[in-house]
Amino acid sequence: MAVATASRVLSGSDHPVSARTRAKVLAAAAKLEYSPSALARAMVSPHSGLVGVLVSDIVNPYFAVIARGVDDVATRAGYVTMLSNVDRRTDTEIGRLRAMRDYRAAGVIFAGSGYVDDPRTPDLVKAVSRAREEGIRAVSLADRDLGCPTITVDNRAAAHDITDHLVSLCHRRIAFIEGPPGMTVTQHRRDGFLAAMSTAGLAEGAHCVPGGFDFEAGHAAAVRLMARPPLPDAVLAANDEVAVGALSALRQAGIDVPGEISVAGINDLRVAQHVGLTTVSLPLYEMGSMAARHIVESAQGEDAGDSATTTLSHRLITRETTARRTSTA
Amino acid sequence: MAVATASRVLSGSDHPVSARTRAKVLAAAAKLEYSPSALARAMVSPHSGLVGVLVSDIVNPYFAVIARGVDDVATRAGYVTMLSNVDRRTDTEIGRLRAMRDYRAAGVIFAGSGYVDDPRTPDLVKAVSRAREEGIRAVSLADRDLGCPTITVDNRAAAHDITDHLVSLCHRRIAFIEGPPGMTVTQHRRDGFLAAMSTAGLAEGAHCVPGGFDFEAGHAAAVRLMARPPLPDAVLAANDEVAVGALSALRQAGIDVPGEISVAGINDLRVAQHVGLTTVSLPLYEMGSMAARHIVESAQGEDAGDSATTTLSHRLITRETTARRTSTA
DNA sequence: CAAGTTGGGGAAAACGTTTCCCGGATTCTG
DNA sequence: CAGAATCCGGGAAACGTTTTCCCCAACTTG
Repeated sequence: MAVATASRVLSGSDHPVSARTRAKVLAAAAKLEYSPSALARAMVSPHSGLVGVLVSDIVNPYFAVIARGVDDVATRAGYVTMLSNVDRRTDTEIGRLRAMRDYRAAGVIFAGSGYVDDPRTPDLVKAVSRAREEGIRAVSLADRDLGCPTITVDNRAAAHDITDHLVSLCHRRIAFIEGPPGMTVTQHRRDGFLAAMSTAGLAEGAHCVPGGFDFEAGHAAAVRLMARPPLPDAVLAANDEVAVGALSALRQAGIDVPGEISVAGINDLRVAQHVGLTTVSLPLYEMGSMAARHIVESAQGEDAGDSATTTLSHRLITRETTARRTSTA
Repeated sequence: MAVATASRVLSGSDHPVSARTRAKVLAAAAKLEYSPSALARAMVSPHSGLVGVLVSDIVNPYFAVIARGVDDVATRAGYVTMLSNVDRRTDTEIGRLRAMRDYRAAGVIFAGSGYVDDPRTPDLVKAVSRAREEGIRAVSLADRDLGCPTITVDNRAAAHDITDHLVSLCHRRIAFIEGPPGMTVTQHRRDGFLAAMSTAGLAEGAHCVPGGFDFEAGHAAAVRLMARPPLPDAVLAANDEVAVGALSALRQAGIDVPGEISVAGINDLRVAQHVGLTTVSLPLYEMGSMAARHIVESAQGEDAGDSATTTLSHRLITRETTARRTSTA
């Protein structure tokens, strides 16, 4: 028996093999508990069967959900997921992309957003472009043009929609706790908030305060807000964690939410359900799974659409932290 | 120039190469933007430079923190992390282990706990043993003997300690919301609770109720508890999420925590800090990073201790959801 | 019965490294 | 100055697959 024969039956080639030989090979493979080396296989294949995902921090549930979406479809398709935390550093991103490129990943997914005017972004774009020339697929999952297919949501519209909701609840003076300074997603969400307020003729009532993306930022921002009366009618936070932080600070101070002030977030992570937070639901899992699906399908030759941008829809989720304004401030 | 020469200067061999030649190689490599194939390198190395981590669900922050610990040291050591979600299914675990074995991972880390009397565990143990024979290191991070080095905490002691704390606060009737039925960690934490209650002479006051590991389970358990008065003096939950769920149900029902009832959890995840939950802090990040360190060091030949079990210490964290009992029930 | 056809299987190349072995050139040593 | 030691660089094997090319045997058909 030659190795070629074994390979033919084990890897399901179209080259005909007699039933007898096939059985012999199968028996031998079973006895030896043989499992082909994915490495050697990768050497002769266009890719290694690895799918990479670059997240800012896997501990952040936002990214964990995306990663879960990626891994689920990757695994189902027979791939293995590679994960790297890049802490929002473009340099690190470039480095990890390179590492995954060295493994001839079928594709790499960029889950994180970037900074506006980041001087290193051009280098990343160049790195992505070179990786793609080598046959490594890339997908961006954020408001960031990496010169590759992008699957994202309209963060402006999301912020706009939830602001509209707050406005429809008769809130006139609304504070927006921003995300981390300089991030594209921060800008987009702020833009959406501001645009909605403007359109509602409430530009005067719009008040942006610096924040971040974590609980502490929301807590601190709310504390600062309370230190400088009058309190706004509502607080929109850049994301759910910030909203929960703000909520916590407000309630700690004895302020009734939503009685005296409404609070809303963006993302609809688990924590939002738990505290009954009004928010806008983003299809994070779908973004991850779609990105992975794009990669495995395109790796299978079924060339999916190229550098197109797919915008997934968001959905307003009203819960208990927002209510119609009743006070006559 | 021969490939061998290039390899020598690029991979830092001890074989001498003249400065002139070295410079030429370096220049050529720079011009070509050459980066060695990790795959080809893996073919001739004892391992591929990949480190695998098997988690139940990366969306669960418990595992996300572990994964983060793994990835941080793996990346620093020049490795790349592979991630797989196994949803607590031993079969899936076996399958993913096999996939990672096919990639000749330097090691695989089992982050999840198992079920008692799981009929498939012996198969997993066998699979681990075979993987180790092939030079693939394995580390277990839970109360589960996989025939490999184990880095874990003493869940019994953790539950015991926090129960002691509750008892020291004069709570006599304490309900314990259990983890998912059948899991080893569920059993251990329950054992610790029961033992502490017994030792305190409070066996009568110990009341175990079925639960799970998520917010909903805690919420539901608390609702059931309230439906069947009298309310216990305190509730200890199998983990933080359950505790937060219970907390939420209790407060929703207008019950004052910690005034009327104390609530405590286990794990000390971010959510525990946010709601001010008394809990016991588990060194999750350290478990992940230690496991990864064990793997990379042992892969470098510095043979770390073998199948020894390392037990990391936990720490009681008292916050605002527990207080001394004042009511005269 | 001869020639063509087809089914089945083997040999070898290719993927890109690292490392072992060897030979030529240079330098040191006696 | 001869021999030996040293220094450098090249050739080739090995890692484990898949795939292409080729060949042989058996069967079919005229």
